[in-house]
Amino acid sequence: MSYNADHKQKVRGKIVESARILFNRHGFHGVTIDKVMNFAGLTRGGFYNHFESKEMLYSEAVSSFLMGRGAQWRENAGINPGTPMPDMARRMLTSYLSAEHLNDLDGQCPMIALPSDVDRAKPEVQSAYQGLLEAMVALFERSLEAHNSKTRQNALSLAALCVGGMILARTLPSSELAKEIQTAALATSNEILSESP
Amino acid sequence: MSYNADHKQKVRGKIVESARILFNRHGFHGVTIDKVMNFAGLTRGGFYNHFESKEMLYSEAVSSFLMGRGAQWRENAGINPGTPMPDMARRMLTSYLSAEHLNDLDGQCPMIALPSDVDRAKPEVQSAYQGLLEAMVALFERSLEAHNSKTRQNALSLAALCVGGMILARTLPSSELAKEIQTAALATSNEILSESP
DNA sequence: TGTACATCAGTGAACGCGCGTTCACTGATGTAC
DNA sequence: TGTACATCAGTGAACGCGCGTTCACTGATGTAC
Repeated sequence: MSYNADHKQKVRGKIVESARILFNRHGFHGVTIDKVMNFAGLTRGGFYNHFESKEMLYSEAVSSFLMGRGAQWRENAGINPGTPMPDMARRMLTSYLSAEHLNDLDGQCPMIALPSDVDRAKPEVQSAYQGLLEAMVALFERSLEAHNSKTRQNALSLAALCVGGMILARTLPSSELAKEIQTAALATSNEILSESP
Repeated sequence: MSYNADHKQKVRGKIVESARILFNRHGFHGVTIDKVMNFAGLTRGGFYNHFESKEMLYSEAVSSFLMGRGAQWRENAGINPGTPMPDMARRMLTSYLSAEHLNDLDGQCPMIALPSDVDRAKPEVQSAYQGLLEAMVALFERSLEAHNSKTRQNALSLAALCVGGMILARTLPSSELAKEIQTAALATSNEILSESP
């Protein structure tokens, strides 16, 4: 047989990661197969050795975030298995609603970068998106559980505040207003977090 | 001269309204000039008598919401010049974060329907989008002003909760989870509203 | 009131480009012996 | 260890379709007289 076993896996991974970055920057329609392959150091024609279609690549790019770049992101935020439960939510909020996250287009959470693309995409893509949200809500729930009865509602609202605040901040042309929204959302979500004794 | 004075205005308005509806349904890239013109009862070729480009139409469609369909929406929500200031925010929240609004794709606020399209669009489009947000925040501020010192922060956070909650609800394939988010965001935003004495 | 005319909104065919996808081919890799 | 061979990842040209945009033409409208 030609090439050793994991060669194809590695190349495939490189394509997905290139796609994730470019989709984050330019959205689904702003990215071509050609650009993705070039970004990954390959040429157009080979794409269909790895993926069935552009849509399938998109779906993989979205769901790759959680275990790939997102894991690194969580590590930087101090969110890992050793983190005390009550600290997790606050660390998450602080990092998610930060200027760094807002400006890091390449590494940004796809929930911020891609909502209306996903809305009109195939079910696989939407499931990938929902997976990201569920992970975020679960993190909030686990972190809140100890000290709050309205856990579920608060977890969902925190997620909405995080994603909503950042989507708006990213989309607004006025960077002052963007900053203001991001800061306000952070302050309010911290209040929600401390709201119950 | 041919045709009376406001004929062109009327046709133009019809095109913008058709565009607004179709963009809401299918996003910027999912809509063609041909479809817009047919929806308005016209044919492709006439488009450039009225607009410079598809992008310009998009920008007009977004900003048309505030005075057009959005005005009707506010009227239904009981938000008008006669509404007592303190009631405005609550009425806004109740209508914005409602199942009706979630399911009304055609009449939905463009901030929900179009965020990532706008993110990559021309400045005109982004300004139109920002105009919608500013109107919403201003409404919250005016309504809160009487009884809260953290007015600005709360107004911005309420906007983020509204838009974020609805974007997520609209995008998620699970309608149970969608409903849950919409409800949680409504409950939390009402709490923010009543938080100060 | 009626007829000839000028205007320009609207028509629909055509253009041209970009991009997703396909395909015949190449050449690097690992295996057989 | 060295050579012939089979495989298949990767190449790049080509295909075909969709869509934004253009353009020569048509015909409905209102005006002049």
